[in-house]
This record gives sequence, C-alpha cells and structure tokens, in this order.
Amino acid sequence: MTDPLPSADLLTFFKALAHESRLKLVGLLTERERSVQELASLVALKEPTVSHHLAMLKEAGLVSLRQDGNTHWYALETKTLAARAKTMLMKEKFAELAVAGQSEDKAVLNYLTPDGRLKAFPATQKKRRPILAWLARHFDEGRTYSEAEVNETIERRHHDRETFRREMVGHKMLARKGGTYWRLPEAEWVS
Amino acid sequence: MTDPLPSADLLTFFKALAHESRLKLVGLLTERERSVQELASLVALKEPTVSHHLAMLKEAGLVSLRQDGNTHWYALETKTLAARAKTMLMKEKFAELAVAGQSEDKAVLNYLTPDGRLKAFPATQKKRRPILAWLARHFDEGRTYSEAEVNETIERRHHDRETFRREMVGHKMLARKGGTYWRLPEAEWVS
DNA sequence: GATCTAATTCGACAATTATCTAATTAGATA
DNA sequence: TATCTAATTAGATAATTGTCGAATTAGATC
Repeated sequence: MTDPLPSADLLTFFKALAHESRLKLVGLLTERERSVQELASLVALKEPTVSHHLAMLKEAGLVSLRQDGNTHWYALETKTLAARAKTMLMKEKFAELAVAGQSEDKAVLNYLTPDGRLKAFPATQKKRRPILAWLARHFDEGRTYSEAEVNETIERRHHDRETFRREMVGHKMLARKGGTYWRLPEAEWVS
Repeated sequence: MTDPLPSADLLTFFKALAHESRLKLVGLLTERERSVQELASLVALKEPTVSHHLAMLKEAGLVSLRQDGNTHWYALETKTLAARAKTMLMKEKFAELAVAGQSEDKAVLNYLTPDGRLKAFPATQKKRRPILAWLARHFDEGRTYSEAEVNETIERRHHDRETFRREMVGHKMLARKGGTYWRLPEAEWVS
C-alpha cells in the first residue's frame, strides 16, 4: 500500500498493457493527466468500462490518481514504465517466473538433458524426491498401466527402469496391485 | 516475413507476454533453446497447448525456431526484448496507438480542454468536419432526440448550440423531422 | 512404401475478460 | 437536507482466449 512501486509483478504489468483500449488510455495520458469522462469520450467507451481499465493500470502501478472535488485525474507513472523496461532486460526475472509455484521442481532442471531425459540420478534422498515426483507426473491419474507400460514410460526418460519403478512405488506415487500400476494423488505422496 | 524484427506491434508484444504459461516458457528459454516436448513437460501442459503459446511468442518476435529432423528447437530472441524495452521508454509510441484507427479525429484533440469540452471552433471547413463528427458521435444511433435534448448534448461540449446543431444537420450527421432529431449512419455523412 | 516420432492444426469446450446498463457512493452545491 | 455530478461497483451478457483430445503433417527410419 505504501510501496512506491506497487507490489505488481511482471505478469500484472504485461496484462495491464495487453489490451488495445488500455494502451490507448496510456497513450492519451502521455500528454497530460485526464479525467475519466474525458478519457471515455476520447476512446469511445462508457465511463464504467474506462474506470475498470484504469483500475487495472493502477493496480500495475502504471497510473496514479489525484482527486479534486469529485473529478478523478489520472496521470501516467513514467517511473514504473522505466523500471519495468529495465526489468525486461534482466533475463533472470523471467527465469524466476518459470519456476514459481513449482519451487520443488527447480532442482530437477539441472538433471535434464536438452531433450528432456534424465542425465543422472543423485545419491542423496533429498535430491531424489523431486526427480521422482517429476517422473511420476508423467503418468496420468485415473487409468492403470501394465508393468510393461510403466517401464516404457520410465525408459523414455532414463534407462534404469527397475530403480525408478521401485522408488516411485516406495514413495506412494504409484500403487501396484499384481502386475497393474496406477498413479496416486499427489497429496498422498510420501517423502 | 524477412523482417529481422517481425512487424509485430506493441500490442502483439504485450499480449504475447500477458499469460503466465508464456512467461514461464520465456523463462525456461533464457537458459538455452528447448524442444516443444521438453517445454511441455516442464510447464505441465500438453504439446498442442505449448505449440500454440510458442506460435504467439514467435508472432511477437520473442522466440525463433530452428528445425533439426522433426524436432523443433525454440530459442529466445533477446534482441526483440531489448528493442521493446527501449520502445517502452518512448512515450510517443504509446501516443501513436492512442489515435490509431481514428486518424481523422487526431486533430480534434487539439481543440479539447482537459475536461472534454471544445475550446474553439476552427474557421476552415476542412478542420471543422472532424470536430462535428466527434460531436455527432456523442449521439446514440437508433433513438430520437427532442430539440431541447440536442441542445443539451451540444452544450455539454460547447455553448454555441445553434451553430453546431445547424452544421451537423447540414453534414447529414443528424436528421431532423419537425422538432425531432436522430443520428444518421456514419457512412452517409457528407463532407 | 510402411511405420514411427515430434510437432502442428482443428474443433470443441471451459475459463477469463470486456463491455454495457443499472444501482450505488462520495463530493459539491443549492 | 435535497439535489446534482463524477466516478465506481454490481450484475449480466458477449467476446476472446486457453486447454485438451483427435486428426493431420512432415521428417526419419526400417
């Protein structure tokens, strides 16, 4: 709330600018601050619609609001634009997003060859777990696999089908009954 | 097609990056080029979906494609990213968008006060026309107006209701029958 | 040529977003 | 207080976009 640059992330920023009307609004604000009415008439949209777009731009930190009487004056925040432009040049910022929400899987990337196979299988238990999870996610939930099918699916990523099959069962990622396997819900996987 | 920077405009660029999956793909490509399969497994989406996203990124000039056998290797185009970052700092680029598709109306902006009223009414016929068009667009098509309503609508933008009412009728922007007015289709307006 | 594999295209469906009208809020003014 | 005005919020609908499975294409391999 007191952030000079609101906590808007890269995605919020791009979404804010990914619409013709909002791009136009930004364009109109490059010249000077403007009221909602004025903007609505200039882009030929109704005021509520413009209000909605301005809220998104504001959320992204791209415009600021100054209230005078009951007229709301919106102004472009060129600082934000400049800051984002700089961010865009830092590749790491995108890389961070790539692993957001899958932090556990981050490490897996180091073990993959360019064509998506496993280079190696680490020795320590802690490092193994995310790799097994990654592998287990290649099985569909809600169907069964014969042992041959399980082996095939594993071998597409690593030659050592025995080890991986055994370990996935051990972690309760796959269940086995006789010669039939199926994937278990991720919530039940054990460390 | 042979454009080094594809003819993608700003909007295409922002749209391309305005989705979490595509931002992740870009993130994964910061490290090195990758195949569709690999990307699909890393972002946990099906190949057709990833293919679709990559097409959008390609359209925006953000990725390039190198084909080897039937494997498609996508790589990040950092040049485009840099070029766009630079563009973002040039306010005029946004301003251009603001008037795209309404080139005729561009001139009108010079005659508007901050609160959307007309500052003046130019003397030359050529300059008047777009202003009258702008004003006429404030009337809804498909309903009728009493003369008093027409006057009100005009006066919200300029005090001289007589002149504007007369001129709009003259240009066939508004039609009159007795004391009732209505807006005519834009195609029929005359110069 | 037949088959296999990686990728794309197609068509359907789901989810998200844009837009409008109507209702509401908040400030200014009578 | 009542009223007017500018803006926002709510709710409904329309338009756009994302996702998937199925079908197709294009290159490689047998």
